[in-house]
Amino acid sequence: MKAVDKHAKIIAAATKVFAKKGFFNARISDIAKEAKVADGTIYLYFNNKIDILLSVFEEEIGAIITHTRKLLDEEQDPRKKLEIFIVKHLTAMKKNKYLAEVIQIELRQTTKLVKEYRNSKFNEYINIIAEIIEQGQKQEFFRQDIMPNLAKRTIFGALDEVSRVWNTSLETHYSVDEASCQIIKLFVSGILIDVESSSP
Amino acid sequence: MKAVDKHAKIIAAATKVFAKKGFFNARISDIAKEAKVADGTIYLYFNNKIDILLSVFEEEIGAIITHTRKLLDEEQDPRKKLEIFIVKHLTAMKKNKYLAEVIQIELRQTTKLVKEYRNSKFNEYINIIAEIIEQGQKQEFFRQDIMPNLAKRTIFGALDEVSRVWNTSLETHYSVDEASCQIIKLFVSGILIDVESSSP
Amino acid sequence: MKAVDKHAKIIAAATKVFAKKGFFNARISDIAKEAKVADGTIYLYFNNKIDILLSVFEEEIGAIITHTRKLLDEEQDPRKKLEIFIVKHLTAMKKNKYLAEVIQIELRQTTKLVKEYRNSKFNEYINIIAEIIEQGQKQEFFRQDIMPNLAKRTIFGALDEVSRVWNTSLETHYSVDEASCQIIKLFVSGILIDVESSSP
Amino acid sequence: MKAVDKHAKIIAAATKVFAKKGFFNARISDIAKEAKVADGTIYLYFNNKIDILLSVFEEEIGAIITHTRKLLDEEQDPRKKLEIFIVKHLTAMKKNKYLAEVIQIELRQTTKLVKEYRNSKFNEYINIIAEIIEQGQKQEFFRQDIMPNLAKRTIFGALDEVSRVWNTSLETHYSVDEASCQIIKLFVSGILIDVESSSP
DNA sequence: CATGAATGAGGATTCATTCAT
DNA sequence: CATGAATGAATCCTCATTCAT
Repeated sequence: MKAVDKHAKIIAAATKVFAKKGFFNARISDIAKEAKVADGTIYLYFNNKIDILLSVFEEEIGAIITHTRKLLDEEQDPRKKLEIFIVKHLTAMKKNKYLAEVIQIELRQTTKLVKEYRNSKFNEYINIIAEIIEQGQKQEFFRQDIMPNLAKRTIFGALDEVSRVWNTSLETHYSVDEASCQIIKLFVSGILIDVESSSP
Repeated sequence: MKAVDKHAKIIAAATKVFAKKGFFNARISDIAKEAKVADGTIYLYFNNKIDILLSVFEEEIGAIITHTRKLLDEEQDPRKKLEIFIVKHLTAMKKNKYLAEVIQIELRQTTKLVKEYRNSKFNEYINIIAEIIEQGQKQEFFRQDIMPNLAKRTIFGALDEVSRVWNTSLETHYSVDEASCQIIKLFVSGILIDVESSSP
Repeated sequence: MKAVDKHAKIIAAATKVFAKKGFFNARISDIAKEAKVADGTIYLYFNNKIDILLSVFEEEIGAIITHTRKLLDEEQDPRKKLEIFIVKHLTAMKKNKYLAEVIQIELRQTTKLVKEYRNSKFNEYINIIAEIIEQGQKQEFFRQDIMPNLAKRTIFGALDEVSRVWNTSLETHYSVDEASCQIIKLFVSGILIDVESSSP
Repeated sequence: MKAVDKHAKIIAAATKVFAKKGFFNARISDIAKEAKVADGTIYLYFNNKIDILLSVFEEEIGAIITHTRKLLDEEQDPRKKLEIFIVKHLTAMKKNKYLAEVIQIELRQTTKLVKEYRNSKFNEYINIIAEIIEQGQKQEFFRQDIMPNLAKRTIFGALDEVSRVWNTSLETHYSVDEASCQIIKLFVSGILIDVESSSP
């Protein structure tokens, strides 16, 4: 087996274990067992436990960013782009629930664990939303009085919380379509400059 | 000192310590020191570490619920009520950043720590949003095609993420007014049945 | 049991265990078992493993220094003082073989473990030899051409190596008297200004 | 490269690494890196880590023994022989500080690591001192009341401690000449039968 | 009720050694 | 012979929890 494969195997195992147990309750031996390697092997590929978490985060988010950008490049209309982002995010989270957990739960712990870490990938990801909004404002599809940096948080937070529920099984489970549709309705109709309503 | 006072002191200390260090990195002795009691004393008021966390959560959220309900009772218009909820939440989170952290971070850990715990208070809290929406739908201010249970997540998630940023100091700090105004715009204009736009 | 007692018990246990196994092969649990305390208890009194070693060293050497100084104060003649030092050192090492091992073996490891550590107690101890020599030179009992700082090393090294053998059981075991007598002969007759031999 | 060369390279590397870090803190990979071979290669030439240490010791001491004996064979007078031994030892230790460390530090650990090991080379080495003394006693240059086996320890211990300081850089650095001269004075004048003083 | 010294289970990490290539 | 990736046993240290005072 190549080094790349083992690295990937550990990442996958860690994603699963962190999601199931949370970072602190996850033992290195859990990850090792899940990845079918020895405990020590993990330290050939990662510096320490937190390094695994950050790697999981960076790599998985990185893959989503790449894929999302490709989808967005095929579309010009910012209104459609926003829809695509929302659908893509929810789809990705529904598909990889382990990842969803890691992003949601561990994202909030990271700050406490490594002060210097800046979540560059995460910022890159949510800035996609800001870019879409800015483009929409330039093309006068979106209201000028919306602040892109606040709106990106609002939208990401909404998506994040909705997909969180998918993992807790405490409530009615909505399909990706349902959820996307609802969230798009809430946001797009709001963010969109309503031409008709402004006319007399 | 009365038992009630000591209980309150420990809750306050725990809120502060959990917020600063996170649940797992917080030591019982940290909380004891902050509360100016002995380590062992804490176990006279709480069963174990997780019990402190849950108590913090329940009591602090409980206080917010009480206060929020009082504010909402003074208002009839569901559109105004939604605004009140949003402003109240952001104000509370800005005022007590420790609490904000605890709600945001620990909320997501809880599931992993105690399987049987159902976050009753948290559910009670976000169900306030659902109630407002349902009322608004009955009174035909809000669209009928919005699902209250999905919308409550969307709105809470948005508020939560926006207030999370206040504690990370990584970005421009918006005032409560700015943030409330923006979020209300995004949601209310979207959720509101736009009478004008539906007219010919 | 008072804290002082437990501290002392751990020091005694550590001395024994370090002597038997050496610092690196000694496990904290060995020391804990020997001291009849829990592993964790050790960390209430010492910061870490190396701290135990340094404490053992400082405290045991400290006691010897105190006792040696008391003995020396009762004597004026530097020739006698040197004898007293030699006898005292060998007696102490024969009595507490564990300590002898720790001084001899660990003294040499310490430098590698803690760069900043300066063995202040050890230096204080061997400087007693230098002081005796200087006094003897002032009173013209000892040769002026002897360098006290080199001689102190020579004498300590000799004593140290001789007492080392007592713990290895590889060779004929000399009594303290025999060894003292021999070493004194070698050194004192050499260091002493031989009045007769300089006379014609 | 021949096997002999690789063996020698590893010995040289191990000497350096053990001296710098001490036996326990030295990693096999450190030695491998220093010797520019793979970790596994070391196990083609040595059984295990302690075997390397013992080999280093035996081989380096062996070389010194050979050289020392050659020097001594060229001299008949035991008084001169003792001087030669002292100068030779200090010169060797000053030249190869790595070796000095290994002899001094590891000599004392060995007993704890391998019970059955008897340090044959080391004993051979210090027995040279005993032989010189015995010869000196036969030829009536040295006092009869000196016990050669105790004196050999005394002299070796003194030399060892003096050369130890050269590696710690904590004190004034004496030259080999200075140190030899001082130690010879201390011992030889003491061990020598003082003809004049015994005459009436 | 309050204390805080003592406990000891638990886990991240290291590194000597092996063995498939 | 040589390699170095992989192994997994071993251990220091932390900290939630207890209980004698």
